[in-house]
Amino acid sequence: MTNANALLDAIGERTRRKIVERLAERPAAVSDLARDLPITRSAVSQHLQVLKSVGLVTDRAVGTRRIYAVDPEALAIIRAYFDAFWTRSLAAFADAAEQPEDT
Amino acid sequence: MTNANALLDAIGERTRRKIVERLAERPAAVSDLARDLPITRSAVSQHLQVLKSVGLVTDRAVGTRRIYAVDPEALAIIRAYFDAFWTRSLAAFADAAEQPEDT
DNA sequence: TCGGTTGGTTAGTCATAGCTTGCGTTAGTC
DNA sequence: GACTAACGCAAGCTATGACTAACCAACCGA
Repeated sequence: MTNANALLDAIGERTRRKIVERLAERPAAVSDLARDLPITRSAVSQHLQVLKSVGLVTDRAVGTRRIYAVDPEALAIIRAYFDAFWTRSLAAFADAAEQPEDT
Repeated sequence: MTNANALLDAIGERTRRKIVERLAERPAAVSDLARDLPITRSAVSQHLQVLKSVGLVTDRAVGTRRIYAVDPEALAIIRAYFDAFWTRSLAAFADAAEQPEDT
């Protein structure tokens, strides 16, 4: 869906974040990922389904294997989100510094 | 702790994200936040504790109220994290485009 | 054709954490 | 000194979701 909220929900989970980080280095198959993680292939597969459903990763079949890769565009959306977020917080910080108190 | 992983764990939660977004506009007290959210003051307070423990928000006492504000530095860390993340994924994407297959 | 590999699916378990309720505390106000 | 408003804390409930185990399907090589 490439919606920032859904993307953040998905990548907010620690294990999923590790998976995406690993895929950002280079694309990999399910069993490759499971080898480095303390969870079963099934769990990895389920995480990948979540990541795929929000558009964070893409997959392509290569024989019996399935190669998963990060979609840079999805990361760009998250990047833009925090960019704007950070800018706003800076402005609010500056405002708060001027007006010692209000309300 | 201003550690990217802890920050992302904290901001990965939907309600907490809303709270931080609201605080990024301008600092607010617990009851102010609770007014706009479908949860109790207590729940908001608990979320703020989590956010505070990872350094995403700061608080200062003003009489009986407690004014919470976003720490722009924490958002900067997250921003930098996804910035690097995105860059890496772009590189991986370019690599994958060159080498059609490997392993 | 058959065994081995890979991976998606489903059912079911279990722990985590988000939330509410109730109480105690502190700081302003009359 | 009482009264109230604003929070934090602790206990307990509950639902969500992360995970495993078992099964099935597809593809490949001998």
